Amino acid sequence: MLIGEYTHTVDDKKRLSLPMKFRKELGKKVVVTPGLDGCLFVFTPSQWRVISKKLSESSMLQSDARSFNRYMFGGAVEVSVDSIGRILVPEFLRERSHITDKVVVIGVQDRVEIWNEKAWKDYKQFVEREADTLAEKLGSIGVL
Amino acid sequence: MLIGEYTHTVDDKKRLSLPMKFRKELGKKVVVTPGLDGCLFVFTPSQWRVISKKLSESSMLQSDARSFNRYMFGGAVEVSVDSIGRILVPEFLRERSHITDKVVVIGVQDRVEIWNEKAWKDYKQFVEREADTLAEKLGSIGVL
DNA sequence: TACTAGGTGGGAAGAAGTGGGAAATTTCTT
DNA sequence: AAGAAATTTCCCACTTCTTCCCACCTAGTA
Repeated sequence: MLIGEYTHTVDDKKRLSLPMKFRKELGKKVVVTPGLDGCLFVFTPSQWRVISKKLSESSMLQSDARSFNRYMFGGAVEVSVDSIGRILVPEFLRERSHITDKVVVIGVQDRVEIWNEKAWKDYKQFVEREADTLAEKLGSIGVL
Repeated sequence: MLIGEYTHTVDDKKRLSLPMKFRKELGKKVVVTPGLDGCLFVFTPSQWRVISKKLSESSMLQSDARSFNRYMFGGAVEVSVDSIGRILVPEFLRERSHITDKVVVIGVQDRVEIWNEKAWKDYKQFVEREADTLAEKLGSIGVL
């Protein structure tokens, strides 16, 4: 299980260290995709296979399914982890998630998320303020 | 699986490099067809057989199926990949998809799409604005 | 204070994208 | 039908970006 929050930097060569604690679980290759709320997702190849299978069950002839598949498949990249645990995030994904130098890497159960540091702070603040309201919503649908 | 986004140029001789990561899967010959939403599709010969079979199963009695088939079959061309991974896109296909010099090549699962650079940027921006809707779709098919 | 572990940075070798030239094939004209 | 011209195809070369490896630095710990 991937948990925890780590602040790392992207160096001049656009390399990003994965937190030590995540490396064993992530393995030597990972798949980076556009995420939600402005972050990037990082999956292990096997998890990505599960997700892509679900995605592929939609028809090419439907316009919303097409755009959705383009978004996810076109935005996904398999990158290899170098000998000391770093990955190279392609430019088009960095742009999309506004990743510059300071990023926050978070473990969320079975995936890793990469956030722009400021975006993450704002988001976290927002969530903390709304925590009570969110808890009530979750409660009302039977989560907690 | 074909994934990722690559920006390439069409040179003066109208040659287009396929991204290195796609070459192995695409092989020595590919089929280029008019795509949807203003792009071109690139299939492997075997994938093209699957697609064309599906298309030909649609009823010839429906006028929209007929026109769509004319659109796809009439515009399809088999081209060979040269020794360093480039293809030659016929002029009538370049015109149709407004391909000039800067193009974006995207992997979408089992096909490759070729986009005019600007058209792709616009399209991507449009899709990204729909992120919330996309998130709900992800939930509804059980991805996240 | 010294040692270890993890994060950051840089240089060199290699690969990939782009461009150009020469040869071959086709087509048009005389 | 033959020659010339133009287009295509194959191959090679250059340049830029990537990738791999090694070194440093900082922080935490014994």
